Amino acid sequence: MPELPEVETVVRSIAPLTGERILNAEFRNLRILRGGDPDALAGRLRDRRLLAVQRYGKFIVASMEGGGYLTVHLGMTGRLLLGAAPGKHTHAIFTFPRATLLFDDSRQFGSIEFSEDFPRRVARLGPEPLEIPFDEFAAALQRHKTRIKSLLLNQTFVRGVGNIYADEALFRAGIHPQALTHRIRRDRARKLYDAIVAVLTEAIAAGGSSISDYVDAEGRPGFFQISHRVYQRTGEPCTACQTPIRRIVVTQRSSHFCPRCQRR
DNA sequence: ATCGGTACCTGCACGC
DNA sequence: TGCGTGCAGGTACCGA
Repeated sequence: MPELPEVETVVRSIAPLTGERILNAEFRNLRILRGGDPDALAGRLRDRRLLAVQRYGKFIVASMEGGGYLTVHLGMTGRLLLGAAPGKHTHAIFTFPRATLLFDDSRQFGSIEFSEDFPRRVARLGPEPLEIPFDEFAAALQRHKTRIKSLLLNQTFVRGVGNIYADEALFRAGIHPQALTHRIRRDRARKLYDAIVAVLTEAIAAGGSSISDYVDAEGRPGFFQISHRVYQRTGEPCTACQTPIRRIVVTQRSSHFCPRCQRR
């Protein structure tokens, strides 16, 4: 489900929990809980306040009173829900004085992890796409030798871009998903950089994309899917030239593009 | 050191 | 109604 704009929207919707104390934590599914005994972790979290909740790419990191970090990743279908009733796919329940926060995830690709130090896998991520300077972005394109779609999905390149926003940005920049990164010229790299910034900014403003079931912590869907020009629009006419949108597989992921606007 | 491919898991839409 | 297939916002890990 969630790429940078969706995770950003979720983080904003749980902002009221900042400074609040965890009265109880319950873990029902050990698959999503990384490295740690559920009861020990519940004990470690109990009566501690959330000092800050921040997004790093697609990761949500809460720094805890008394030290340590609670890291949440939503995977494909994960949700954080305030004031919802627990269900079949509820894997964790955090009780606060005035709210209950659930972690639901039908596919169980998401995760919750507690670490005393800042989480390693978050520290390893590349820069935020809305913060990286253009020169650094362009240099990284030259340094790698792979397909652009694959690099955009690589979280050590920039963090937070996923399949939807990679396809949408490539369309706006007029770049074929299989284009080799080191052969992209500077003017094209500039278009791509601008397209990534624009598409992410617009998507955040729209509350993200709700493809099948994404909602924020208050249960509100996003509406950026209305603005998708290629993602899951296979066969529909290109908004620029009417050519039918095509779907191909690049690095095991679907890629949607206009064969006329995005030549190799 | 970088890469591409595969595994992880459930649910849904589709054709038969 | 059921069954098989393919597809779905993700990352981690493996071997080349």
